[in-house]
Amino acid sequence: MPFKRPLSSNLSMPMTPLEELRHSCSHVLATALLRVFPDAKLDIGPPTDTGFYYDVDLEHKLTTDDLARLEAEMKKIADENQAFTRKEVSRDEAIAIIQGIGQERYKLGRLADIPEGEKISFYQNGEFVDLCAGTHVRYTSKLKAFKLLSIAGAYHRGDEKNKQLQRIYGTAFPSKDELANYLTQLEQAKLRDHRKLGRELKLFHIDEDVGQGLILWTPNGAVIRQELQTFISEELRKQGYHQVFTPHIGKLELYKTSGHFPYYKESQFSPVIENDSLARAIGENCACGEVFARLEAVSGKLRESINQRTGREAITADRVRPDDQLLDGFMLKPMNCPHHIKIFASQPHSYRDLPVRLAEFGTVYRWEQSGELNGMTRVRGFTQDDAHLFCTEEQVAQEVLGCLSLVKIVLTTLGMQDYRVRVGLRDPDSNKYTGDAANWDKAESACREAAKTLGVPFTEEPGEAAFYGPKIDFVIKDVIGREWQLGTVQVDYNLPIRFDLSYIGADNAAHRPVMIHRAPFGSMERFCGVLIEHFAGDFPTWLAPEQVRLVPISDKTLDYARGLLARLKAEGLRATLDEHSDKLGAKIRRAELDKVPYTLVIGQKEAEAQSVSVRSRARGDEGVMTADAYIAKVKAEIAARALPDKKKAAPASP
RNA sequence: GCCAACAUAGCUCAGCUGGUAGAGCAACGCUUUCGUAAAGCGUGGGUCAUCGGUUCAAAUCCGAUUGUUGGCUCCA
Repeated sequence: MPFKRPLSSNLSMPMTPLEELRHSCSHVLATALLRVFPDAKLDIGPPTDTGFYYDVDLEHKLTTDDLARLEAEMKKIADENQAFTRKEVSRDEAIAIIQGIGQERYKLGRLADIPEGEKISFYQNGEFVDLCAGTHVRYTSKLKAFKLLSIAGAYHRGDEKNKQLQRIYGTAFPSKDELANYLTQLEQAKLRDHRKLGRELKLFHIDEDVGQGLILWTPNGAVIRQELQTFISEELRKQGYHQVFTPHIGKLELYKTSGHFPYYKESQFSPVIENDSLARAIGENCACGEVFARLEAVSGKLRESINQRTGREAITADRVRPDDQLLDGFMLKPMNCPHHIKIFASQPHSYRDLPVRLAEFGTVYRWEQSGELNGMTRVRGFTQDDAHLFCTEEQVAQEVLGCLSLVKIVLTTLGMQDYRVRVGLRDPDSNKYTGDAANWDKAESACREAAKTLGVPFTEEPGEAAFYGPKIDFVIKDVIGREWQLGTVQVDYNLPIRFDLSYIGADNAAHRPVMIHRAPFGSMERFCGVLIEHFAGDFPTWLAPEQVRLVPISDKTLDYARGLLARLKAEGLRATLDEHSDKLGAKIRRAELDKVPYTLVIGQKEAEAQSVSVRSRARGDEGVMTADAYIAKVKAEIAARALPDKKKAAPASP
């Protein structure tokens, strides 16, 4: 859950009334916790965007039954109508109070976080005292509508090296109605979860035997992906991109040159070692550790050239091995850039050629932690709608702008208006970045300027940059409020140096191009996952796996329906015919549950008049029209990539 | 990877404290030929995630493994 406030008790901003309410709930939760479990050691309990939590260190493993107990105790505390009182104390007094209540384990550390000179305050309600800057409601009776939701593990201070505490999540609202509203909203949201819809609408499948986080696109999902790819390919042609294809693997040396191996090996699949090389290593009795060391080793020549070009100790001496000790292998590509770079470098370029824009729906593989995998939105193999632009320094700002406008076209066409833009800048305190500071400054300001032109609010986020350059990310929320990064535009001054890229300028001298990485969808998998939730499975006709369902009223009109089906298919429409011997109502119901945009009802009247009775999923019964008129209408709708009309009132629950 | 919960038919789920598996929907067959969200009857389908243990007996208890879910950490 996103939590934007600083976690220290030093809150620079005053709390909103809702945050105050929720934070007060945290304290009441802590009060209840200590009543039920007197040995609980408390950490912190802030409000969040959607509620509140309290982190607690407790021998007893909390269960959902405990949640009910705690909630009942919280209700009692609210009924006791305890007053929240504030007391400011000196640091020594604070230590004494914390020791007095036996909460030294975490609270002393939290106290130490408060800078010298800041006020130190405690809040008390009933018997419970907590180090806290506030603020709070005046009385616990103000807390009328709260609910404990879940228990989760959370590392103390968010550091996986620390002890994992138990976090109790809850939410609270000013009124019972608002709380009930929120809870039904949560239920509603679950109905459009892409994992649920993906199964129901047969869009994708993840199979245990194939592997975690590996998406199998079933026929219906494949249609959506294919339509999206066609759509974006059209836009790319308009904007002067060239389509390329590259393989799924590349030699380790390639990634040693780019710097992605071994520095990011934690998030990569292990290298694939050739049979011969492996046999040789085994023949030399290499232990496992030695095999890995040889895989990671580089030649003196590579080290020298990279270090010279980057002007720093990019590859340290200890990684160098004599050539006969280098073990070669292949990597499943974790990104497409090196392959595209090699295409660019395969021929000389004049400044007149630039920008060179190479695009590919490129599949990449990343070793994500198992706990992070999530349906289509976090996977281990995915296809980026990737492109790399090679341009001059002067063209950077213009090209970044072009990339942003592409992202905007995509999101507008799909009706996705609710997104935020994040400009990722480097963390000034970190040294993980490559490339020199002057170039970084230039790239960062180009991104900032481009983002300003979008007309959408954006935030600058230090530390969010890629290791090779600053970036602009488009972030969209899923149905349960989790944020996912989709489109991205990243400036890169680093890889052109590492790969020694050049072009010939007007001055007849070699110059270094700048690279821009960009992917408007981000990945087809994540984008489709978010898209399923965005449309709740009700795809616009151009994307719908099945666009038209023919529903004959009885077998008597089957022949006409079959002829019509053949015609619709010949017109390029994705149509099917329901040949079940059910009543009309049942066939309509089935088409609605399958979320087919158009159902054509065909009875005697229609067969005689060569017409169809059109039922739109979005707009209901649209009456009878000739088959010709219908075909023209739906083809126009598809060609325009029209969005579905406003939903009619929800039907009786299925 | 960590904490916790969960895993029974294609799907949604029942099966209490151990006595060898059940419903609805879906599928298939027959009857019905129907005008805008569910016609009737019948049939088939499960090594209860996997492996091991306890027991006369395990879907049920215990352990491991795999996977899923919610968080945490991570995301070039």
